Amino acid sequence: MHLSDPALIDAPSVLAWYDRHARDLPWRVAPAARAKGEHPDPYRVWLSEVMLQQTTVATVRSYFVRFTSLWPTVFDLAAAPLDSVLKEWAGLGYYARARNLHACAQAVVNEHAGQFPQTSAGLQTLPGIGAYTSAAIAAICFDEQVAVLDGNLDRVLARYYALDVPVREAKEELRAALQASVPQRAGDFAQAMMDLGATICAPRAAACMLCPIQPGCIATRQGEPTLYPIKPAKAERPVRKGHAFVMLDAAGDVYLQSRPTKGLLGGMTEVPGSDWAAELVEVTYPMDGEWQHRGQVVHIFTHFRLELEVWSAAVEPDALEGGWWAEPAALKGEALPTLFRKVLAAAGLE
DNA sequence: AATTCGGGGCA
DNA sequence: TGCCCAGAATT
Repeated sequence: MHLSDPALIDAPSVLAWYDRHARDLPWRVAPAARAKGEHPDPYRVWLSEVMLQQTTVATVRSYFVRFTSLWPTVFDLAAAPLDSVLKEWAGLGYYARARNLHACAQAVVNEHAGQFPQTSAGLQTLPGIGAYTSAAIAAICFDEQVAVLDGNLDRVLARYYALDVPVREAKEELRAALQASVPQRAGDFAQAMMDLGATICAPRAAACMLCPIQPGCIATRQGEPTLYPIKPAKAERPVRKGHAFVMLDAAGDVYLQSRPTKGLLGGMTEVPGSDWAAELVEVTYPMDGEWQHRGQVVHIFTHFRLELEVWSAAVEPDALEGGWWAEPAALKGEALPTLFRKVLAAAGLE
């Protein structure tokens, strides 16, 4: 046990702060409107929560507007081809989310008559909806009195309780402590606590003088809240190296292909390339041609650093199979992750 | 319980 | 540069 008799969070103070300082977000119903009985659209809340998994509000905003413009309801999204969803998701990262998003939309339409389940337990049975997202949707849309614990809350609670171990080792204790504090206005409370973490109890700086729960915060009382949360030792990031091949036909079109549906950048579009390994393999061109070295692209993934040598050549297209030729002007609409947009840029395209 | 999944913003 | 972000699925 790392928390002995954890003090409750003063929910009324948190809600009073939220009533005055709630951020204006495209998927949010403001607390005043919520008090008048206006309910958030579960489809929009779900879509926003999936996009926000490990992704900042600033990045999500434009994607959210685009998605809801193209697909205003869960029926529209479920009816859309997966390809078009992947194309619109391109650049947002964690592409398994896009596949699960589409699968979830179809499950809601086909197995739940287009209505999202109204409990966290029911929501969590759907693809791409885990402990956090199920609780968030249930609280925000249906005011289920459930603890909504995200990365912001990890930090806020670690400071509030001066947690002396990494959060991972006390996750369920923090959840129980938060659960005990959840008020009737569960949705507003959840969003308030996340806003508080994002704007006041920030990672590098804590504006404790503005914080509605400062009176109960142990880390503040100790004097240095940013000492928490305690960080686990970090593993170093390995390097992988490889080659990428940009092939152009006589018309100047580019050869593209699809990646396998599972694993890194699953189902997304790429240009052909070598395997990626710790040591750079000798280059083996996929076709005959006047190959030119166009430089190196460096791309940082969560768990490794990738260095790709970019080659380009004009080729005879006949012998290629499995992919397709794309006009340079049409590259913007392809399901190209950022890595391969960098590769194409290095070859003089995009 | 630990690892595998992207990418951008910020100090 | 390193850290963090409204985490989930897989192993």
